[in-house]
Amino acid sequence: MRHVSHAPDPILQAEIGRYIVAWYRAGHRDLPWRRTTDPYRIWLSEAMCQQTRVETAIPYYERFLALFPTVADLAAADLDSVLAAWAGLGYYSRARNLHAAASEVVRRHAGVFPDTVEALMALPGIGRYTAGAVASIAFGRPAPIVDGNVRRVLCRLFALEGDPSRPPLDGILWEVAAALVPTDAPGDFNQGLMELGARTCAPRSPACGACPVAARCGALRLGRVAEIPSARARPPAREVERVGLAVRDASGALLMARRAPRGLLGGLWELPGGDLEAGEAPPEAAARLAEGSLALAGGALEARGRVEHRFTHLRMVLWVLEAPAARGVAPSPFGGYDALAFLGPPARGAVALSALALRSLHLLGEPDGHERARRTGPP
DNA sequence: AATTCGGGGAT
DNA sequence: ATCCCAGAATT
Repeated sequence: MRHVSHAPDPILQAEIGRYIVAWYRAGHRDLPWRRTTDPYRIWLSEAMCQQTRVETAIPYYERFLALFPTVADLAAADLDSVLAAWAGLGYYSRARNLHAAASEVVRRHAGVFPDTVEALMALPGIGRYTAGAVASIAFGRPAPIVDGNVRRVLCRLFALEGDPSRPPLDGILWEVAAALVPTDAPGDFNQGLMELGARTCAPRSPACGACPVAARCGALRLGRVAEIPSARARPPAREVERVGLAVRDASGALLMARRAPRGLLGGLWELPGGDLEAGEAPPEAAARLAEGSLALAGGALEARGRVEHRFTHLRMVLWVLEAPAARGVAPSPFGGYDALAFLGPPARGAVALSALALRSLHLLGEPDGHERARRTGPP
């Protein structure tokens, strides 16, 4: 039920804009990308922050810029090194698209970043949100943005009911955001909306007493702050079961496989393996892959344990089995892989390993393996 | 319009 | 355990 008028009157719009900008300028988090207007850096920060907490992204941002200081450096890098710098952040299509977009900026835009929403959205990985963020923050254009924070703030401010991440409310929010963004300070306004959502208008127990627009907040007036916005509907996580094979060369280096550069964990390296087929037990699947895909000579595989990993949309169980010897390993990739190589810990440090792969390495006692998440950011 | 993409921190 | 995070691409 959306009986509230969606377009606030112009006077109220201007008032809200001024309050948000003034509140933002009076004090905000000192984030590294707020010390620059370099569109490359703004773009990188926006890509890293997609579906990712700001605090998580910061160390990756610093390390990534140290490795690839300019868009030309990024375009010239190979995808393995870009993904290695991204490893642990998740949603790896962001890194693949970032790399592809850098090439386009260099090749098609002569290394100069496009400065309009339309041109920005033509680059891979840049959607409506990121285009608006770069256009407003780096170039001062009055483009609206709607992210998770803005959705929550605007839904509460105008008491909009429904699922804000889906039509029709999704479109309404873009209209409201476009009506609100001021022409004189679009970057500070947009960042102020996000800052407000992150620090004050929090999902649970918001600090309405510290909110600059609390006096205008429809949800607060109606006593429905806790109910607005409604939770996003999520399908139940599906179950996936895989086996991974530990195969060593004479030096003890593990055979690693690189997943094809699309889909789940695309471009990342892991223990070679595959999904269980219907009705198949882990040892059977491991034997099938060892003898068929890897052409390993006989010898029983030894179970080394299992690693369980939860993604947002799936729950994966990985059974790890070790081959006693590495005789007759096929050099050619199989299944969904596009490369195979024996990599010891030093070589693995130069490529991208998923959190799941790191946990499987930990299971094998490898020094670069991890039981849980790193707390200190990338290596 | 609905799914598919990671991973972790807060509650 | 559940929610959600400075979303975008694909189907």
